[in-house]
Amino acid sequence: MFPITNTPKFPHLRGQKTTLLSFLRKLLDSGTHDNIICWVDQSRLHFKIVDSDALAQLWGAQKSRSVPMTYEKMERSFRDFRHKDRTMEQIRGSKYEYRFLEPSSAPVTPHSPLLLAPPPTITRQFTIENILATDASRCRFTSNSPRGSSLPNSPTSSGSSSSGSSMPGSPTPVQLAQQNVIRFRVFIAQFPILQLLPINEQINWFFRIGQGAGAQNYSS
DNA sequence: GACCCGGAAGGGTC
DNA sequence: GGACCCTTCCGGGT
Repeated sequence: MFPITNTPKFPHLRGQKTTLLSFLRKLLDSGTHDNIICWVDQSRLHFKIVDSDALAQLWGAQKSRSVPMTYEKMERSFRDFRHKDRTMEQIRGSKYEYRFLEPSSAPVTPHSPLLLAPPPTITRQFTIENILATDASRCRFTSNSPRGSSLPNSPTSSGSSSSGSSMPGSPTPVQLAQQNVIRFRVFIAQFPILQLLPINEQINWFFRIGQGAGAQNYSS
């Protein structure tokens, strides 16, 4: 899904396979999974894992593992990143908050190997990024309870959950967006092959095929 | 006992 | 075959 574009440390991996670090960076930079992982302070490369289980599931899906990935196993890699590779550090006192330690990444520049993903979108097209963008602000202000994710983890619970502010009657645009995100995740889980496509293509297929699942295209 | 940590071995990919 | 990046298991410490 997210091929490495460049990395001086592992040049042989360039454009070939996704490492866990680049996977995390792509998730963060794309902003498409702010309900799972999000920036706390992007300028300091400080990020927060909102839904550890969902993140592990995403990573497992990324690697197409038959055995389900767990956060515990993924965290084992994090420990190596922190202590052996020194590519990230844990924020003291916060189990789910980390910071990337890239020597050349103090300022976020396009030259940084893992920062080649496009910056947050400026043009507001109808993409899963923009759907989630309406939900992104919550991430910045969540408490220290990562499990308090605003979205249900289980795809089977789609559609029945609200954003926390109980709103009787018709769903708000934010709630619709959340429902679409859930449906998108379920859809992608059903068609893992689509994960090989760029995110915009995944979304195209989602609204092309996923209409039957109740996806609601409400641009603007 | 739960949680965190790190060592070690092994698998997959190039 | 070797290097790299995990993945998995397990034992030790708190």
